Amino acid sequence: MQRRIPSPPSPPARGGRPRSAAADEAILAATREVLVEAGWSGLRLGEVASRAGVAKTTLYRRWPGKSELVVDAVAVLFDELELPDSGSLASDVSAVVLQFAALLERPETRTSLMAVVAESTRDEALRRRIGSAIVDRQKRLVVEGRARAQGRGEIPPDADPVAATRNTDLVFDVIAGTVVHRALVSAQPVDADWAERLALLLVTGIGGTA
Amino acid sequence: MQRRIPSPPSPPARGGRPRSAAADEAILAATREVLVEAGWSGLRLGEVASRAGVAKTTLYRRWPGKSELVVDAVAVLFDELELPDSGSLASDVSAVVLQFAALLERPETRTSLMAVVAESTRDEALRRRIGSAIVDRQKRLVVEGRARAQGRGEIPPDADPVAATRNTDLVFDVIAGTVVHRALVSAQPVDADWAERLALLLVTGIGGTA
Amino acid sequence: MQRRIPSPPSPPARGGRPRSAAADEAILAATREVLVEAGWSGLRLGEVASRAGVAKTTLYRRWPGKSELVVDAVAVLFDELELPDSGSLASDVSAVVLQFAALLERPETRTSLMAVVAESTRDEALRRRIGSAIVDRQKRLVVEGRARAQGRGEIPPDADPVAATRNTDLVFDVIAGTVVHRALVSAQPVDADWAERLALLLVTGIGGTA
Amino acid sequence: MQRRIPSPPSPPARGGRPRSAAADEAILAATREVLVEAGWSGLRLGEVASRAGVAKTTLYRRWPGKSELVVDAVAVLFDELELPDSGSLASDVSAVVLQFAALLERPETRTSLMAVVAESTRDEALRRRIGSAIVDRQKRLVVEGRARAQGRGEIPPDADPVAATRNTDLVFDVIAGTVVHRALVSAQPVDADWAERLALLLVTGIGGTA
DNA sequence: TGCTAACCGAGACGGTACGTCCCGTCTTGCG
DNA sequence: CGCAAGACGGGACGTACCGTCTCGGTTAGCA
Repeated sequence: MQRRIPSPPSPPARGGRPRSAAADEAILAATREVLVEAGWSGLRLGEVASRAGVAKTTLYRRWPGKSELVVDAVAVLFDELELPDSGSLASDVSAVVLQFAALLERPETRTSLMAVVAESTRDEALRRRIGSAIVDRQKRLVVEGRARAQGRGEIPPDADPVAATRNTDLVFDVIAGTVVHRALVSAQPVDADWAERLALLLVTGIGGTA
Repeated sequence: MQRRIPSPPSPPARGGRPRSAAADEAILAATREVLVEAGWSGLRLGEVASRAGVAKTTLYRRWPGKSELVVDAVAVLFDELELPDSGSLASDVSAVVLQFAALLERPETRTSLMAVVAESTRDEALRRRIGSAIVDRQKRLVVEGRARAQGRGEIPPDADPVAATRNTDLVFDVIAGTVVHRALVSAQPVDADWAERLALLLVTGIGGTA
Repeated sequence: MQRRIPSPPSPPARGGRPRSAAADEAILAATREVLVEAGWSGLRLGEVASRAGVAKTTLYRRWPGKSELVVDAVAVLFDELELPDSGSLASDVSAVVLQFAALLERPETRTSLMAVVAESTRDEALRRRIGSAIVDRQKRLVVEGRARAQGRGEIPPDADPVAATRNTDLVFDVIAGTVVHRALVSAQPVDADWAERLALLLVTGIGGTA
Repeated sequence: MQRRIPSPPSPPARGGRPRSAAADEAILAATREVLVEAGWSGLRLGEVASRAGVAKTTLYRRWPGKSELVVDAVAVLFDELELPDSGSLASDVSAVVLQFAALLERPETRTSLMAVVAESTRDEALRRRIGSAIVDRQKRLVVEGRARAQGRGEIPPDADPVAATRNTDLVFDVIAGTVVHRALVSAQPVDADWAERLALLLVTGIGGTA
């Protein structure tokens, strides 16, 4: 598990009173709190500021808007995902699927993840922020899982680094996309049974259940 | 390809002037138009109404809000998806993936699909509307593809109807979720090469690319 | 006391189904009813129509708008004013003042009389309607009172008809205007004591109270 | 002639940006301007705000509604009334009557005075605002006129302060009410001749013209 | 220790869109 | 053809937030 500070874009800060560091965390915590209570579309930056004991201007000095603030507020939650070495590729997949689903059950993420993705379709800077703060950081799970599976001989080693990246990205899209779709679009439960069936599908292919 | 009328929730309308049927379609068309130009967050219902040549009240009489309107406006686009019989399961998958990706490239869907899903996480009625107007309707593609593959002997027949539904739902979540994630979250192109690699993964499993 | 039907401007009614006469009175009664409950600014013509068991179109076919409807609805109440012969000019004035004040205490008149007068400042037709339906009809009280006082020798006979009209109009403006101002602007009670003091002032002049 | 600032109900304003004082006057001036052009029922607060170069919210932050705004906008005009010492009670009355009538000829007052009075019949707070901002302030004219007449010996001195107030109020209701009724209800001109006849009536009583 | 620049809270500001309300008109089918 | 019913185009409402701006006051770091 990694540690990271979202670090809003602060200027070099040459003279004068420095920005309060405590305010940052108070704002992010207040953001998560309001997200839980009111959801994405009910998130008011004035309310966040007042809960954080901070003026609206202070908030706007550090984040350009709602989307960026929420990305930073939520990103840290994703760093809690871990890949246990459970002995087989299928059970590793199953385990990480269940963890990810649990994260998507939390109201902060459930209500805001798709919202910021939606915003990002018209905002390239936001898309990059999501990529670096959330998506790319979690590819480590796939990289690690593939390495272990290769070590066990469950899957062949990579032909070359390019193919390795391509395969990692593909598997990441499949796992993350499928879980999100199940949880948020189909709105069906992600339980151990479903996780195992997904893992089996990924390991053996559609026809492999025979 | 199916035909359907989204049919906003109209009361039985016993007496009085009947609702204009033309207004419905004009409103939905204007909605798509504004979505293309301004995106989800730039969609103003007043603007939609005025483009449709309709009063704002007429719009609100038929749809409770932005989300529901957009679901109905966009749903019809999904009915254009078709499953060509291309001779093999892998190429059927690849073909439908490319079609779905092309749909997600359209600005109307690209910008609004995730937005309504995000809203639906706090609005059960909206979630059901998305389910019935968009999601469930497209499962036909998976049902048909599986039937063909079974006919060809590529995959075993279903043990029982319950298992058939479960498998259909799983495969649908995998394909739709993966394409959405690739296109909107990872923001990488869905080209023929990627589509084939995804299809191969699904048919043969993670280890099968060796 | 007179009897009158306000008679909205009905066309000659040549062919077809004739207008329901009962509807007229139902509409006026409903208007008074809603005025009592909601006041002038809370008076909705749709509400009036529905209380009268009538369609909005029926109402608009008979009255051009809210102001005209209210004038007709309220005018009839003024016809209940009477001038008792109480033996002296001062007590006649006092009696009619109290009657008029009682009328202004009724919510229908209290809330709507000044409102239609206000509207009439920019609507000449409305002003004439108020004049003929309400104001001019009540000048009879002053005419009668003056005649009696002249009969008693309390005031001199009129020099000529022009002067008679001028004096009648002046006295009418003084009495009606003063009572309205006391009741609605100063918002002080019009009781017997005040009525007598006003009557005394009018009969003997400002200095006469000594 | 007095000076006064209508002073909308502003909170003590301890911290934060202070309210713009210039905005107040701009809003009141714009209100009078729109009243002249469109009248009471054509007065749109959005239009007032935009003419004042102010956001609608700024206006609503300071006045609760149309009626209160108009009272404050119009009140200042009444402060221009003056009581010239013309040598006799009758001519003093006549002079103030003509001034008051001239004020009622102005479109801003003509169209709005009765309207706010009508509103005030169902709004006690509004009634008090009218009382303190307009009515009570002008009683000074009667107080002054009575004092002069007493100085000249035209009317007897007051027996006691209570009687003085009662007489002042009565005379005020008579003069103001009569002029308003003549100008707005009867809709007849208030010229020098009529003013003198009214003054004579008040000084000598109904029978006194003999 | 005292200056000073950037910070801070509070909250008013111009602005935009909202969703509602009611207007007065029109379009139905029934009697 | 009048009528009840009710949808229609239209326009103003008063509210909610936005993101910016002005205040007076605080606080660190340099002199």
